[in-house]
Amino acid sequence: MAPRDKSETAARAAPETALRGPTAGAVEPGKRPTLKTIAEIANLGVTTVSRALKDGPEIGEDTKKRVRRIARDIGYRPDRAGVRLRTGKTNVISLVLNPHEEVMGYGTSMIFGISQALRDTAYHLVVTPHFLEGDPMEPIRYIIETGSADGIILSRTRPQDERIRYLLEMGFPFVCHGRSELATPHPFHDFDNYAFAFEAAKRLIEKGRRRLCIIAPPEGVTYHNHMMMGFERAAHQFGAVALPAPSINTDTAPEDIRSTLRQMMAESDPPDGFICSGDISALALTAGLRDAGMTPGREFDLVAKQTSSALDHTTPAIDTIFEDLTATGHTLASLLVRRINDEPVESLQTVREPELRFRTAAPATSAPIGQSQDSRTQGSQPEQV
Amino acid sequence: MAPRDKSETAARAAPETALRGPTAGAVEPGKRPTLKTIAEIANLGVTTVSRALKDGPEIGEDTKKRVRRIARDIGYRPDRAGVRLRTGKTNVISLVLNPHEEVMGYGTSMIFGISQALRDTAYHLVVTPHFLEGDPMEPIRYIIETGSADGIILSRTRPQDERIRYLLEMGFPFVCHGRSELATPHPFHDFDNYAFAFEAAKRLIEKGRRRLCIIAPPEGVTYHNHMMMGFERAAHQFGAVALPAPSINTDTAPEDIRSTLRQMMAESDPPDGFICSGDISALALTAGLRDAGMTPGREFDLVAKQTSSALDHTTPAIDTIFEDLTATGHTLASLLVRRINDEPVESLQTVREPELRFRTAAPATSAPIGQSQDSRTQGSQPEQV
DNA sequence: TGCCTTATCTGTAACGTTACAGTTCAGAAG
DNA sequence: CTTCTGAACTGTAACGTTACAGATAAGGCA
Repeated sequence: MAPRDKSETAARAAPETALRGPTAGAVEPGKRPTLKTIAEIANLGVTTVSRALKDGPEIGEDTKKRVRRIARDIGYRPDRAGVRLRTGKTNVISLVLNPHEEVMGYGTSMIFGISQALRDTAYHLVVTPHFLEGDPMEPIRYIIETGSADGIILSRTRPQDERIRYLLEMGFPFVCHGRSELATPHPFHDFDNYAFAFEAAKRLIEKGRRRLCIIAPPEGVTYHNHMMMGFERAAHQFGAVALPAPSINTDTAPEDIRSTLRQMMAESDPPDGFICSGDISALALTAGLRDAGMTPGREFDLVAKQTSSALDHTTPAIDTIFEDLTATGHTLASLLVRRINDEPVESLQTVREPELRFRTAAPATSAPIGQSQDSRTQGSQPEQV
Repeated sequence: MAPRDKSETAARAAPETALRGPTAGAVEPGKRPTLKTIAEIANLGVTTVSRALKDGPEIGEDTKKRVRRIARDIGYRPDRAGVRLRTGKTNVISLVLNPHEEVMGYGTSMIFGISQALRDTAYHLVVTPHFLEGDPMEPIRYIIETGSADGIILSRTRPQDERIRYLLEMGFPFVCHGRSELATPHPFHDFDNYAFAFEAAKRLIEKGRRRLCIIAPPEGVTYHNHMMMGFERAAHQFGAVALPAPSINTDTAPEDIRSTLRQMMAESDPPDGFICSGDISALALTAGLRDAGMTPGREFDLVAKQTSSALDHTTPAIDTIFEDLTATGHTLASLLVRRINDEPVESLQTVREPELRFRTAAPATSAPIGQSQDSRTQGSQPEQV
């Protein structure tokens, strides 16, 4: 080992002239500064520098200050590959996107929320889509097997979700947008789709509609069940008819939703109130009814779930209930980071309440309906989770 | 060096029982297989295995086959951190998203296209948004300074784009969605916004509209200029009035677009034909005109740029021109990968043609308009690039 | 004086990969 | 028989980081 000069003046190597730009003080001009660069400037061992920047207890206060100062001056940034190789920590969050989510801003809104939450952490966001024809397990297995992330954000959660089961078994951190019905608790953030459907149905009934129909997410995802429960509960409680949903859901191609609804209205006793859980679906639905000569607010009413601004400017205005996907993304990312930091799962399960945006005229018939005063309480608790 | 058994039977260590699952043949049970794992099984040096998997010329054909077989059997996946540390290659593409792109499916559609193109490459997609209040250069500098990607996808390109200048100076691979006016050629993929505006204006004029107004992207981005040129060229060529655009653009909040248009229609000599380059903006525009008592197809006509399915189901149907953002994402990613592989820049500059989706009734007045036969040719060449 | 403790700092090894500079050996050339 | 050549393989070192097991010096204590 070559002995190093330990005198006080050695610290002079760190330039006092501030504001020369982040890379100005680097020892080798073209190269990125590393711990070694700092060590040489500070006349310290690489290990000491590493520990100092980590605020380790075995390093003197003065040394820490000096090292931090130099690191800042020369614009040191830890090399992710080095850290990852040594520690296994990737500092990556993986968002697994389903192909259905291509529609509208789902992904983008979520991504901005996630990015905001990760903004001043070391995490990068990697988007890992899986494709229609592929196995939903494939991206999950890939991430686990290659160790390419520290945590996963899932959506389109199912009651018995194979992905969740696998990740739980592996002890791998993840968070779901949506709930499962698995026995083992796990982190999630969910929109209260029970309350959404309940409030939507209630609104329609208050406006005098009695034959209600819902376009829900496809069977299989958990929130389909929640939404149907809220829908049927309100219909039952307030004395309306919950009509069997036709063979369409929010994944159905908009053209098919439109034509199906046109046909439906030609049959006897068609619905007069609709609930729709997707922006584009709601536009297609309205178009189908217009094809059949019907206008919202006249022959029928509609309450739609809104996640973008596409429904803000229909004429006539329609009632919507807003799900804030940007906030959802933010929450999901925060929960996941907390899960990675080993916070107890029980504190990582949250539900987002719907924001009512009722924009149509007040109900013409303000006839009192059933015992609605306890609806919010029940709406928020579709089940024990 | 410990001598190793070089006999033929050593290869037997690779299990003949296929289909035992990817990780079944690993030597150490819980650990990820590495080159060392393969080397031990194959009785070879780690270097040899590395070269064999890279199809290096100094390795025998039989050895290569054997190594590949073992790698497949035990489910070997190169460790990205190791490769990255040693070679500097990150195998990461970074998509820099602007906050304006939160609106609608811009990001999501692009992301799916990009993912498709990267699907069977080693590249991962990292999304790096920058936030409204921040410097647009910040995410770029971060990526360069930390070496966290092999290439960057930019959007909202400006004529004198500082980001491009910087990346060119650094020699860092990137591709733009949109063109710049910088002297140094660089890879891009752009939608032909000149042709879009030209065709849209032509359509409106063919339908008898003479007072045209456009809601374009904000000044500053290059495609604002392209679009305005196409718009004004068509108006001039076919004898219509290109009205000064009010102080709104596609970034304006939809509510403001709506109220501005309502007011505008109350003034004397209002426009009777509109071009709108955003989905949501078009909905807000239509709403504003409806507020003023006007119906599309009657008091005015509209041609909108469509990038989602939100405009598919308006009633009455409106004319749109489609920009396929998923295909755009695919193209951008392909171009970027080719740029990273050092293909000449000249072959990495492409323009996507608009897809006309005119859905309204044929023009009532089929009066012949100016010399329209050369419009396509001119439309595709807004400038020398 | 010697020994122990504490505070502070240190080098070595390892993570998985690949560039590079060998090494080995069979067979051809002299 | 020796020497050379080339094919096929090998070990070593390095990328930047951190866990771990020292090392050093100052001071306390007997």
